[in-house]
Amino acid sequence: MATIYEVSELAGVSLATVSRVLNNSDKVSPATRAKVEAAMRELGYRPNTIAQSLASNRSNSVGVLVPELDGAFFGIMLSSIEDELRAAGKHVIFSAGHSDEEKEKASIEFLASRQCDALILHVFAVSDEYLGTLANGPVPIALIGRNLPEIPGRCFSLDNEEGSYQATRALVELGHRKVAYLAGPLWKSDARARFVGFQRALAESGLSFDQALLAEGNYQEASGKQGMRSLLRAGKPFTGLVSANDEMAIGAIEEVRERGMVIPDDLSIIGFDNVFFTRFMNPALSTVNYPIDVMGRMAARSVLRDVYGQEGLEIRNRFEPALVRRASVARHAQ
Amino acid sequence: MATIYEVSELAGVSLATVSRVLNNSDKVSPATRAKVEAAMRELGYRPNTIAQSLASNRSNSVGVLVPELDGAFFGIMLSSIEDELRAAGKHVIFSAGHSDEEKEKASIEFLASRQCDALILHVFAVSDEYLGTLANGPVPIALIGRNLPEIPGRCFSLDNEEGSYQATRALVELGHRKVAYLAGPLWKSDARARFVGFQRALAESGLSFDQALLAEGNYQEASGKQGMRSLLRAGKPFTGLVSANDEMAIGAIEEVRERGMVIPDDLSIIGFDNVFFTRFMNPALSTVNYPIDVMGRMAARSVLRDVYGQEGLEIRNRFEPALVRRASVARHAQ
DNA sequence: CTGTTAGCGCATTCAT
DNA sequence: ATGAATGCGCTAACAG
Repeated sequence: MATIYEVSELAGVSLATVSRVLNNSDKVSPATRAKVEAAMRELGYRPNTIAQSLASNRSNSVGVLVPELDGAFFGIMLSSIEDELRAAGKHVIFSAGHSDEEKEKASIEFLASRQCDALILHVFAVSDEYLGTLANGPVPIALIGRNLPEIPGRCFSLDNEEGSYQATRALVELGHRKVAYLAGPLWKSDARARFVGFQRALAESGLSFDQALLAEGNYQEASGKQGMRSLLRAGKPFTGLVSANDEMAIGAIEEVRERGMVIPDDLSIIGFDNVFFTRFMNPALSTVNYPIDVMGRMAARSVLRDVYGQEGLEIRNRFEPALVRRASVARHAQ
Repeated sequence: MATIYEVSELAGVSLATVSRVLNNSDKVSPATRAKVEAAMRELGYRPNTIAQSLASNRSNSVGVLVPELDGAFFGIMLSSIEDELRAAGKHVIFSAGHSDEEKEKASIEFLASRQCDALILHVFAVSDEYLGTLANGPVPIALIGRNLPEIPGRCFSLDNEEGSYQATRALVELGHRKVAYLAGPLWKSDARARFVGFQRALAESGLSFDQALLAEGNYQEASGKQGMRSLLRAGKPFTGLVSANDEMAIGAIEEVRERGMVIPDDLSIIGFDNVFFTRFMNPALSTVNYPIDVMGRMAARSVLRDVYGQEGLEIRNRFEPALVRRASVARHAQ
């Protein structure tokens, strides 16, 4: 690989001048600029980004940590982040945290040691305190799906409570009086918020919350199936189910089907997240839209703005969920 | 951030010795090693990977290029690659090629300029010639879903022809005599191979291929729907459909349903790839399993072996598809 | 086993 | 507007 040295030699200018046209900064006379560019072309010169980083103390790469690299939900986010950052010439390094505190921390260490200029994190297991000290450290962070008072401008979140509130209200308005809830892992803040929204909707509708109509899962399909089984076993009848996410709703549907029940005739179901395959289900799953793609994009923009000094970026921090009505819900004849 | 220099000073040893314990290479006396490690701990020392890369001419990062970062299929692959490489302390930089020649090339340039030690590519649009010269260049590449004679040891592929052969045979053995085919974009080698497998199965079963029972799509859902529409419009009756991938099968199913037809009673359908949500469909989609996760893992291992000198890795290059029978197919009463 | 000496390729003061 | 000099933090011979 040709170096800046060879370019400067071929162009008959100094090393510094080549560096200048490279960063097209300062004032370089059009003539010398042309000479240099010709030399670069002739040598097929590509700047060594590692050396650039060492010298400038900037890696031009941002680390992204998600719970899972596969899965329908985060892929969307990764995609929009990469898209936005790549357009700005920044590199993206991904890592998975697997919703485990130690792994999340290890991944963060991993990314930080990679001299990332910033980190975009979608984490659950790690504590607010940890994030707080991290935010006060040398490498700026942005948070998706979580709020940290220290960095309000770089937190991007959805009103989870409002989402399940809407979902629950929709069911109630369709005549459902007995509505069960399949909760996410309640140690996660978003799962708690979603559960609160469900309870609030019930209360506002004059319905009382029945502990027997609650099951807690871990956001995964299997736990949804199991949750539905325990709900059914409890023996308390219900005609509607709100699930804290789509995956668990799918598990619930499996269980329901195996018992010969029909959706939505025997049970109306609403999920949460609007992952893309909910459309493919039969019947299509009603759900609450979670604009994870634009949230990822916004997080990317916030680092473009705060870390790379880019200006004029349109950025929003708070997002509203929106109910997506599909065939998995039906009116309940009282 | 503390540097190696401060560590050496605090530990009372030379800079080189610190470097040695860092790379735990060579022979360092346990005593000095302990001193150095204590100093590192005390200073909270983290090696600067950028500087390491510059000095060693090795970035410890490998670039991965996939058609899409979202989507069910590639997420699995990204996940297993990251998993394998991360365990070896290597970083992964992802980029998306969007099945477009210019974008694929741009992404490759992008990754290469990032001083990746190796590239793992899942590309379609780029020509064999291009890949050939790339393979002869300075940065080693591994290929998934494609074969390049220059680097047989770093190509990982599935016998696509065999996959659709099996799918088609399965339908024929269930009594279907009129089987339609929803092809992928035939400029892609895998789409061609799958189509060939279909034709071979037909021929071996003594059935003739009918051009009116063929539609070509682009692997996306919408094109499957449209393909099915044109197939239906053609007016030639058929009782079975083999789709070149699952997404298009889903589109086809939508179209079929809108016309009031029932699966599998009126039409048996088999997809290809076994993306995870095929299980969630109703009826669950029969398909051909594509072990993209282990293929990704193998590609990662090949670079671990060839680029980083790791030994004793179990690596396989060729993979066999396997039919996954589910509810979307039924016997055809002759 | 440990220390010395050079760079890796580039950005960035300072001069001019 | 351009050039010379210095160092980013570390690895890698080469000595000793």
